[in-house]
Amino acid sequence: MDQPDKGYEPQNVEKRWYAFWEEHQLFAANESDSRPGYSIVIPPPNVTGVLHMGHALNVTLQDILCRYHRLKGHNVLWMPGTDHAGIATQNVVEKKLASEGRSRQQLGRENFIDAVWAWRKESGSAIIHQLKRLGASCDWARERFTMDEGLSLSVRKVFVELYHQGLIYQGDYIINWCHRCHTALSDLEVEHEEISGNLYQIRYPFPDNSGGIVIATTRPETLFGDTAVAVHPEDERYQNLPSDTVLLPLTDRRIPIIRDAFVGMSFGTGALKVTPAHDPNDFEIGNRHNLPSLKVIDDHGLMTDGAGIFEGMDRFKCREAVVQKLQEQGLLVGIEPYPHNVGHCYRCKTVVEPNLSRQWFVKAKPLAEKAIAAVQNGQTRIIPEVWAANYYEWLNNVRDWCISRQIWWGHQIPAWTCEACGKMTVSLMPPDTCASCGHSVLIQETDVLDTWFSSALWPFSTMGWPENSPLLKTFYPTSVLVTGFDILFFWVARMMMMGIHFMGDVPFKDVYVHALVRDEAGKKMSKSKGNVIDPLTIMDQYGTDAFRFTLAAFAAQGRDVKMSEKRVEGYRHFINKLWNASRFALMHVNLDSTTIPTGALSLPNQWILSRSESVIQSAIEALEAYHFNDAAGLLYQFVWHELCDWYLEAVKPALYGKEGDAILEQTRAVLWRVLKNTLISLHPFIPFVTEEIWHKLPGTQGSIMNARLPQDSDPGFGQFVNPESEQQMAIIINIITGVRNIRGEMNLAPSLKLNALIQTDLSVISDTIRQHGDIIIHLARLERLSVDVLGERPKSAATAIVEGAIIYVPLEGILDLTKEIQRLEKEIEKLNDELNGVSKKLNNDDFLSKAPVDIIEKVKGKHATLSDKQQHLQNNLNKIKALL
RNA sequence: GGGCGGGUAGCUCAGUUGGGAGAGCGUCGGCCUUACAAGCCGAGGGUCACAGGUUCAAGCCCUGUUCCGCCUACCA
Repeated sequence: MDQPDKGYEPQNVEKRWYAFWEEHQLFAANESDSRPGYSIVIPPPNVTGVLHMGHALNVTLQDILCRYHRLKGHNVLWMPGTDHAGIATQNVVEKKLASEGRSRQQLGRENFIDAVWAWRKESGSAIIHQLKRLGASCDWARERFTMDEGLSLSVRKVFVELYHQGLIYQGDYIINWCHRCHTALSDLEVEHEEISGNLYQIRYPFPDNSGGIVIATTRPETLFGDTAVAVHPEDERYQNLPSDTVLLPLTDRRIPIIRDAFVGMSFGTGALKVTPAHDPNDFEIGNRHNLPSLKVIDDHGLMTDGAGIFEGMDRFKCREAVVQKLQEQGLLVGIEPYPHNVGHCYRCKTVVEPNLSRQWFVKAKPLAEKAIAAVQNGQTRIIPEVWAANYYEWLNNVRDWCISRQIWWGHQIPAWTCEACGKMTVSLMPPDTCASCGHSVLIQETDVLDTWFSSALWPFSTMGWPENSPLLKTFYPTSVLVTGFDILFFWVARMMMMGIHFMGDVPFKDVYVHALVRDEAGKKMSKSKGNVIDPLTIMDQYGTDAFRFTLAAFAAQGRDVKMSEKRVEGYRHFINKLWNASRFALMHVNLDSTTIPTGALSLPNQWILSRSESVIQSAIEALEAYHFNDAAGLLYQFVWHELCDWYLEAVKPALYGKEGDAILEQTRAVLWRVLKNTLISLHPFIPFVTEEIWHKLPGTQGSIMNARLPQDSDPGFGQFVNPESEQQMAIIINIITGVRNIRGEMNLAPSLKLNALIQTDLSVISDTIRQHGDIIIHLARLERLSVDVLGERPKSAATAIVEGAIIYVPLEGILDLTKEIQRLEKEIEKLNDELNGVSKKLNNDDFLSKAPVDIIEKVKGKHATLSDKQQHLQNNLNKIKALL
């Protein structure tokens, strides 16, 4: 057998096994298979994206689930792909063109689209390679892209159907406009951020230039678009006005004074300027009062001719100019600093402009109702459940979804306007003639659809819809969607709406919502803050398995995960520990170790089999409940602190042949079995190192990915769970720890062999010691061990009390009496504190009469043990003091 | 403005029906014990944010206060 490296070196191991898995098509789903199906669609990363911590966590959790279900023998589909990220991708390619001194306008629409495809071919799948570095076991042969032929067909189909069902409409409304990206944005794509602006008070004089009404605004430059001034109908200050119109400053226009209950009487002067074309509220007011809408800011953020002498000026420059002009004319009544929230484009951070324009919308309410019901009636579970509240909250207040974007990269809206009659034809394929008049000159809508519109179809569009494909039959609805809460509305809610509407069934049975990864200080990682930790660097440095295990351990945390390299380092040590434990095991097991010989098992062998089986059982339960951190923690604890710390140390004499051939063979076989099952259980978390060890383990065949969880492959699994051996081992561990404690506290060299006397009146303890004392002698480094009933204490002995027994370590001539007294006093003090708490309960009549019997018994038992312990210690302390 | 989450060891965080406060890292002391110094053995460390309440019993349930964070929103 080749001797594995002394320390685990992940680099080439990872590359080698990933290539092996792909080559043997171990990630492939089978679309016509009778095994139970399990499916996940990946949240498609932006094609422009590079792997960040959020992807890493998200993908690792999915990979754990997929690998786990394969080990259960399920037919797993993990559907991968990317989305076309309309605005982001267009920005990237435009920037690239700009660096070559070109613009998309110069290229024209068709050439520009070709340029985007060329870019995608060249650098668009970087993130896919990065996902592979993580070990993601996606079915790569099925990789999808939202702009692919099939997915584009789905998009058009959905658009056409929703349009004919009256759930998509076109209309003139106030939308959020980004001047930089030059497109409309949905409400969700606007990020609100507080900025320190000013509140300007401006006087709008009456027609005779006297007095007037003072309004308050943060945006004086929009006054050119004002078509009214509004006051509250019941505001006494404005009951008897000399005129029902005012003069609009800096113009020669007169606008009406209207009365609308929207206006807050207590804010500012109680008078509001109404600009229907540039403010959502004003738009509503305008509709109520039939006011005209006047656009004074164009699509590039420049003032229109409506702004008179300010035409062509940037909107923010214009603000300053207007303020100055008003001041000159004595119409500026006041300025005060006023912090307020302003919407910014989520892609480029430009201040968005509420803008009146013609856009396409999805009528969300009817779709939302079904999406709400599906979660309420349990067709889809949201885990953890707290997120369901957010989901309901948003869907209950959902507003119509603006889906048209004035960019080129994306799914062009399948609507054509007839040149002759001006009517619209909406159809799956380009129509030859107008549906209304039969004319043949038709012009297609230039807008494209929001990228999220196509993402909303992802769970079924990737599986071949609108055809009723075998893939859909086998794998829809998907088993679970794993995602961060930041796209619960953007994506999850919309997939629910579309899935239910078009498939007649929810897109996923479970939604597992995980945390967001932040930096060590809890700040969102961002390039501008410079606090980004690159997952690829982490993987280079610590290995992918260590990184994945860290992420799994993080998964339980509520809303944030604070990433720290220290944690990853700690888990790298764990990987190394597993590696070295395996290395040790591989020195001893062989092809004959694959079955446990008949005959009585030694205590350590009974114990580790028992522990192994119950831990695996618990880890499986944890995974089924999406408690990734619990599963990871259980296995970590088992491997390090049971298998390595106790079992391997306890059976070394057996493995070195000191307990005879029978025990040697038996121990080898138990070690083989436990290691094998541990590797399989850990494989979903740390696939590379487990595969590497698997191939070195005698008696295994092929990839660990083809193995089965012991629970599913071994009908006798669970037979070794054995509380009695666990109890016996606990006794032994307690005694060894007691002796070690004395050794440590008394500063006795580990090489110094000691004698120990255990006194106990409990037969379970004395029997265990008599039968298995060799383990204690070995691990506590004893010369001699004896057992007796409680009685005289040896002279000059250090003492430790464990449950049910006293340990004496005679230290004739070595014992430092002062030190021992300190030890005992400290111990007694600790016991007293505990004892006080317990006694208080037992002296309380209410407790005795009202608490359940089993609790009372427990507390009584506790009290007995503690006072016993305390008494023994006190006796010893007294005797030692007497020696002084 | 509305909603949600959090405050537990020096740090990062677990703690699932209320019933003996945990882990990892860090700290301190001792060890090159032939799988592992990326290791082994031992130790120390907490008024569970604060104040009330319910209960025999509260980190956990209720009320209030305070601090932090997130989401959402049309008061100019």
